[in-house]
Amino acid sequence: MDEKTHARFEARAKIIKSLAHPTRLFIVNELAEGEKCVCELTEMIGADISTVSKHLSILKNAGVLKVRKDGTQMFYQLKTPCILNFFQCVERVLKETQKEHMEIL
Amino acid sequence: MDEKTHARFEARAKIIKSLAHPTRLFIVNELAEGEKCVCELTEMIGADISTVSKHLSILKNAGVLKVRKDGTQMFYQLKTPCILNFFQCVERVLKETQKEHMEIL
DNA sequence: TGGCTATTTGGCAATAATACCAAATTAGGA
DNA sequence: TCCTAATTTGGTATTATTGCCAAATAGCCA
Repeated sequence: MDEKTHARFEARAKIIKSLAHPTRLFIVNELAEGEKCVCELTEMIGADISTVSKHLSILKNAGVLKVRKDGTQMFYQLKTPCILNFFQCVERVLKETQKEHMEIL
Repeated sequence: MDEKTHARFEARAKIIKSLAHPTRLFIVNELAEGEKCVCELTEMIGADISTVSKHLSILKNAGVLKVRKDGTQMFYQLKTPCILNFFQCVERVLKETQKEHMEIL
């Protein structure tokens, strides 16, 4: 793989990597309904607020989320809602795997 | 986030995590054209064959790839081609980011 | 059987990701 | 201005991922 190709896939991997964490998937799923502030998400997730803030920053940095400031609050929202399409395929992969698991038993 | 919800997103994250690496994205991209053996992929990637084998195993384990044995060779192929849809959205995210980057300059 | 090829597995060192706490930053209201 | 609330940043210990080498495994063929 030449350097240019590697850089191409590196950039793509960065975006996918930003989604490769249960908390961050949860966040994306929640934001499907609309923007939410850090405090709302933190309460739902139940982790330290600094942890949630860092997860949000990773998603924003990858270009998946954008943010709107209102007073002291930061409202995060999906920047590219096509991300939600991922879930459908992931669901299909899971179903396939479960099906096979059943067949073995 | 209750335990059940966490497990739900953990399972989904595992699948996305399997794609969150440049080499593994490259593999998925190559297999879009059809099955390939470990040796072919290894030559294209230019890493140690054991490294490539482990990447393939991660993808297979996640339910993204399936494998067919033919003699001493193992042919890997996409199990759930909907994975390829990811690329479209990733491309869109990249384009958005680049556009903004241009606007700043 | 013995040798050869393709692939996987085990071990391990280097690097990256994660989560918490504490401290810094920012904005609003008394 | 001072206090408080919301959020981000810095620091750090813990855990996970990665890639190579060496060794093991599996299948073909002489």
